[in-house]
Amino acid sequence: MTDANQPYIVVPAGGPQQAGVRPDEDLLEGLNRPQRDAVTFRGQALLIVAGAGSGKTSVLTRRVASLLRTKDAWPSQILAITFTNKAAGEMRERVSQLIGDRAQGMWISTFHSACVRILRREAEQFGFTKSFTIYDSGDSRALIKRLVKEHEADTYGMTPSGVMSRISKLKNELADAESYARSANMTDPAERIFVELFADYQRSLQKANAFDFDDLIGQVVYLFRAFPQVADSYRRRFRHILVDEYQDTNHAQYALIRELTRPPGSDAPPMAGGGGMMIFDAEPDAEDGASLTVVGDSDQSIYAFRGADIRNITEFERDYPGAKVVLLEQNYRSTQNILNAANAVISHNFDRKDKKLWTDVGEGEKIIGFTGYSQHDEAQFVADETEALRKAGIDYSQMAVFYRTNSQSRALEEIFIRSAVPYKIMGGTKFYERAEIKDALAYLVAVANPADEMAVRRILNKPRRGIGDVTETAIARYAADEGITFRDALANASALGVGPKIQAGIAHLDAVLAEASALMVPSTGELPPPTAVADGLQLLLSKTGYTDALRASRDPQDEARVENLDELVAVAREFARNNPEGTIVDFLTEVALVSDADDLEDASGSVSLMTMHTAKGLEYDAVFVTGVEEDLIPHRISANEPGGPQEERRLFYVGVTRARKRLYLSLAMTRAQFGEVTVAMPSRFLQEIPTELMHWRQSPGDVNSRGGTQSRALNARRGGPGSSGGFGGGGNTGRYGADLVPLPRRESSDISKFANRIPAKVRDNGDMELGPGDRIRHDDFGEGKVDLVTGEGAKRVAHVRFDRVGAKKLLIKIAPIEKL
DNA sequence: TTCGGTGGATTTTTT
DNA sequence: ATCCACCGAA
Repeated sequence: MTDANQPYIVVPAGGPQQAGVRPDEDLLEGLNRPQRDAVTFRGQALLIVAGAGSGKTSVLTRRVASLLRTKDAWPSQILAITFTNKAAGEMRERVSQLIGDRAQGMWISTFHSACVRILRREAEQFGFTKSFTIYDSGDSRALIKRLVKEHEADTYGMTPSGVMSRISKLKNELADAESYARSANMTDPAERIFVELFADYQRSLQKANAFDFDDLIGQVVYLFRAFPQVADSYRRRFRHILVDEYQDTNHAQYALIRELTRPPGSDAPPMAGGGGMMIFDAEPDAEDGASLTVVGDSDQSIYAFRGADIRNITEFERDYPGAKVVLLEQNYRSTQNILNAANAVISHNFDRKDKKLWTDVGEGEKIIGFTGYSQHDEAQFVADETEALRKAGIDYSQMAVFYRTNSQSRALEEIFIRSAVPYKIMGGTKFYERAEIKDALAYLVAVANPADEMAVRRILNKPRRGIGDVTETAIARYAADEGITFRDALANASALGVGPKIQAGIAHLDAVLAEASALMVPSTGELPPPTAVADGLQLLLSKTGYTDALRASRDPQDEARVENLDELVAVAREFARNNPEGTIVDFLTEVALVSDADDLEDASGSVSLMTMHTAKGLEYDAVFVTGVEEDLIPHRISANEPGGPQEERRLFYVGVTRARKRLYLSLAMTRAQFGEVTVAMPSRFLQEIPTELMHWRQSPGDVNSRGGTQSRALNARRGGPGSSGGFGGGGNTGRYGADLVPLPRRESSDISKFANRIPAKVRDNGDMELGPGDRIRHDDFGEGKVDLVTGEGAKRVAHVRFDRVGAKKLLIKIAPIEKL
């Protein structure tokens, strides 16, 4: 870029700048024109449409730095929201690199962390205390499970997870039980039960002084709406709000941002009871709402399943009239071949603004395809290839393997261990979801928030104290009779009418909890020492006999559990070191909100394994996208949901665009699931990639034409990729193996190699006329009758009752159907 | 109350 | 294949 001398058409809000050098000139170095515009724009609303790899993070951090440098904002006036804690950490890091310590005082965090911060301050306003617990999805599920049982809702076919996801969806729409009940069909007994469950769940949370994940957002919105003066204090504080990954925000998050960007004082209702009206001297722009910057890419929206609403970004200009829009389309990450493939695939999504990524780094290598006989075979290919790449000078830490579902990681792990390839699984089975860790944390919660009955119940009989269902119920009854909490009931073991042994057990538990409380939450008002949390945790684990019980066990897994607990204590010590003032509540907040995916890249020296969802926002020199099969990507479950297959395509797009130099797409002909071997078909997405971009080491046709299905991954040792030039799929060549004579170069990228052909062209039934009563035939589901057609245009959805497989919803435009 | 066995369901993605 | 809920025996 050589346009550094072009005049900027920028009017800094903070007053006239000196002619000549801008104070943020150095921040613009190396940026292209649109990127500069995005950094320097000053105004109410800015939408940055940032394609994959277009330098979005760089732009965002520089924009923040620029706001500070030009004195358009104080650090405390900035609120930057990212999707993960990791992204927040990186952003903070990069901003301080640009402008130094002034980064202190900014709020850079996730939606959830920011909301917790607000809720902790304001909790007392609406019936919670500062030390509220945060329920993760496991906790919510446990609670809902209990309620489902109590309400005998299972007789209506309700499952805990079903109820949970419905509640979550509703909360994401800012609905509560009451508002839902108003629109629900309350003559349906199942609906009535559900409403009761929902209400009961919410009451339980309130009683436990707890918020679930969704509440963290939703309750802040309620808070702001119910207490305008509280909202105003945040509106006055945050003058610049920046939101990353805006395409993945849900309605509650959208509403939160709307609340925050309102002009202060704008929604003060007629003051009830003459409460002190706040008069502010007209600070220059006190009447304006905060300036809002959102960054996103609708092609990378992959969280609709959990309530993300793509319209938040597509309709941004309508929501914020006069918004400036900046498009970043130049890609600085990948080779043109990779981008062409990505563009080709994503262009199959209709109903999207056309956008083409481009780069000036050149074509690069072809995309390598490989088909294994089994998932192990596929994994062996990946392992061999990582080895070859490392020999070619690429560090393991610059390689990543993606898959659609977590369960696919197993085969990869097995083979990686066998092949001695160092790897790290990102965000898989979570450390904080292990039973022993949850137990330990429940002990801490019992101390920090005694109102949380769930936590106390959880630890009641861990380790074994002979307390079973009967005793638990007795405690609950006693607590209810006396009007005290479940926790306090423990202090009166003798009154419960249970055996002496059990009484002693309860009394002991109560004493240990009390001792830990004295240590971690001194009632004298003085601050506990920084080590209090770690010490208290250790005290709880040893004095309750928890660790001893594990050590005494014969189960070999229990040894690992003890190690995990040691690890947790170490985490607590580390926390104390980083936060000398940190309380037990702060610690619990951190572990509730920090996920393992946030572990900064201590993946040094190892290959990263993760789901495609986790991969969002990351990039690697070499990327393996595995399991590129129908029913996996696109996932089978998505097929029935309107918009599902398109979201899957975006997910695949996200995976592909993570690669800088080399991209591998692999699949297996057979895949074992539920212990059964099933035949897999190549994903339709493969056929959306122009054949000339790919080089198949072993195409689906190669594998199938030999009819071989035996897996040889576990004993075959192959030649490295160096010896495997271009094996053609002749049929008599044997397999890709060590003992083969390379055939004359013949690329097997021909689409005819696909053994299981799936329609290469995307169907377009856009103009099919369909109405209730029509009969149709579906390629997979057979014949059925249309009940109802909803939606408009490209989004028309047919609700069909199939003769064989029951009711399905189909997107008419693309479903493989014909009218009969 | 605990333990062990059996049968059934289970796997989409995550702050 | 693996995890969980449920059941009957100690």
